[in-house]
Amino acid sequence: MEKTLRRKGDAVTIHQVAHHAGVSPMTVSRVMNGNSNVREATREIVMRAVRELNYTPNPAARSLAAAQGTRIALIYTNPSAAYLSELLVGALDGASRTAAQLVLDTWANVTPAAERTAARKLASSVAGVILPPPLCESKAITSELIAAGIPVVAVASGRFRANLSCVRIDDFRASQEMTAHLLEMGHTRIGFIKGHPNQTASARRYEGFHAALQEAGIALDPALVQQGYFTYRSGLEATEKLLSRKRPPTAIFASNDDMAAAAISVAHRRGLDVPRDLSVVGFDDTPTATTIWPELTTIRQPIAAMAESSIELLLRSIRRKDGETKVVVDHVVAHQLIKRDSVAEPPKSSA
Amino acid sequence: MEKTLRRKGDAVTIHQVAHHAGVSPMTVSRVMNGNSNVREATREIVMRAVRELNYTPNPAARSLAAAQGTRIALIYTNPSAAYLSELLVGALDGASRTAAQLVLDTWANVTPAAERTAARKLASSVAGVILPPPLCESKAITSELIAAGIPVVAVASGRFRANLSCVRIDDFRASQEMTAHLLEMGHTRIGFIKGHPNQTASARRYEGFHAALQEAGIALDPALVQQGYFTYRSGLEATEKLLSRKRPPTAIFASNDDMAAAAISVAHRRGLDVPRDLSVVGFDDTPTATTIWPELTTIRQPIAAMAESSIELLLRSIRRKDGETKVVVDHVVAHQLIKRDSVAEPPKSSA
DNA sequence: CCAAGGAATGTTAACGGTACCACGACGACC
DNA sequence: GGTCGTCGTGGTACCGTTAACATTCCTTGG
Repeated sequence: MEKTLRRKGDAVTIHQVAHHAGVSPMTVSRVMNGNSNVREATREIVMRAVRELNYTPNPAARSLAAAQGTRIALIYTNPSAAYLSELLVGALDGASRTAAQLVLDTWANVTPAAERTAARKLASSVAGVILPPPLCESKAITSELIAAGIPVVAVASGRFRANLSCVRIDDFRASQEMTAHLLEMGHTRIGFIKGHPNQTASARRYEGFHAALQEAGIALDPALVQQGYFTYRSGLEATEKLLSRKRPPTAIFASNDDMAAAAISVAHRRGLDVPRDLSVVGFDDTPTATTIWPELTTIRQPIAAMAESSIELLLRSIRRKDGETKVVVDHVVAHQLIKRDSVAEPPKSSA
Repeated sequence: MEKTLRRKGDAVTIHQVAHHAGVSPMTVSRVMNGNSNVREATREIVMRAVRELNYTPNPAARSLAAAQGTRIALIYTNPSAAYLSELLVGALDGASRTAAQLVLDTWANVTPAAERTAARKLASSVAGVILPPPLCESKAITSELIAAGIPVVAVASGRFRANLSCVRIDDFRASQEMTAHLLEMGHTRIGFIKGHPNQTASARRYEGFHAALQEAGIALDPALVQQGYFTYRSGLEATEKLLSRKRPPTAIFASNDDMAAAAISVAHRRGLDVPRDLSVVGFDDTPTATTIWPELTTIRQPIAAMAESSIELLLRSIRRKDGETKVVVDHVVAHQLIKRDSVAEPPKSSA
């Protein structure tokens, strides 16, 4: 019937919007890209037409015309599966909403020596990079990428560094709040399992713990602080050490959920009930937190949302090439203390 | 210097390949799409040019011209995080290699009544769908999608169904092999924790277990078979029941790794050493298998590779519209029995 | 009141492919 | 032997968007 030449059918094009608004396609394009030099009145007319027709730019045409691939790389090493899957879900959601192409790569077995080369190679094939820890801590990688002129976002890094955009939570304050929660419940001997030393977030979390104790006027007992590496295994060992003491802690604050899960496992093996005999808290609110029993009190870090934000940040940075103004942002998102079943008041006997 | 009008620079185009090969771009296009009617000699000339120039079709241009979006949906409900992350990694790898656009959606809270509608809506917005369990078991969803004419691949389903392409392992045989392994080690009282009843793979795994026992001339004790639901929690309960018996099993075969992890946890809580007092095996080889201690003996199911295969399968099906020959394939990939530290000979005393 | 210049908008020509049709060559069939 | 398909290939026009340039409009200062 129709002159259905090649079009599939439904999609609204920029021409239809332009016609509807009584302007040229070019103007619509400018409005859509928030570019420049469009009179406010015109912009509004166009926006209304866009809304009425429910127009979405065709990503294929856009990237073809702009000759500006929107490939965004997400590089990971070997985070816990739970962490990775949330990261991926978020990134993928963001990518499909913004019509960016997400490419994945693992640098699990890239030696530090090879990092610069890998980064250079990466820079030539993508338009932006998302770096979760611990990669975002590597000066070699980030400086190489930035030198190549492609935007980089560090997601869930512990601190903000100049030149490097960053989407993260306030690890320090989160940790402080968690510690305060344990103190409120009556705990005074709190064991702490640190995170991997090569990640800035680890230090922040420890500092928050320290600060909260100090605020409560409690001296930090160095023997109650154990080094961990964010792995289940390291949590096992750290907990063993903590619980082998003459006066073991009544609560354990692990720097992530995996290590907290390990702490619970060790407690059980020793015949301790959680939370009656020992309270345990974690950090991140990964799926493990609700998989195990009892469910973990932990800090919710909205990884998926953070990954999505990162994509948006990158795209904005990639698409804006007019102003040439490199904007480096430090986007701190809200965390949340989630109380579940792994915390109780300390046992009377140990008071 | 050059007439660098708009091109970014590096990318090899179809025209360059055509020129190099001495044919028209159209012919190159036909070769690239394996379409039809190209003489063998010509095809080879083109392929050589492609290889020499290291040509990769520009996905944007392709999908723009073809007006054939290659959006592929991956729908999931609430699998374990480990499972999901592997699935995503594989799918994303496949998608970026083939320049398909992957979109993600969760139907965790879609009621069975709403499934048909959701499927219909989905069908109108994507060109292909990957369904992991348990969604691929739903007749309502699959039939609706197939009726809409879009290709569907069930990944990791337990059995092959007509009309529905499928990438999976042989659950029956894998389970049989695992059981045989336990028997070889000397176990005769083996507890089995079944998977979720709404997934065909669960039944297959149970049947394999059953068959192996039968082959060894051992009667199946129904009391040693507990229902589970693939969750950690259900594993906890099932194991409690198994270990509370007067003559508890000397080995437990859980239908997935999460439940096996739960089994180990219960064993530890009861003061049992794994594997000295109790052997435990799982299924899937998700990251949990190597996270916990002791590391699990399990069946490796190459989820990532399977997801990647699924994408390729879908794309081939989408891009081939000439022959109109719907091909439904049942792609069975190899599994692998991975022996780690959670299995030993049964304790002497229980012989 | 007019020239100059920037701001707002329109026009043209790609971006890299593929759908569609045309066309020559070749074999088959009546 | 001529007509008619079929096969293999080339030519052309577009897919929907944006870069680059052209044009119009308005402002502003002398």
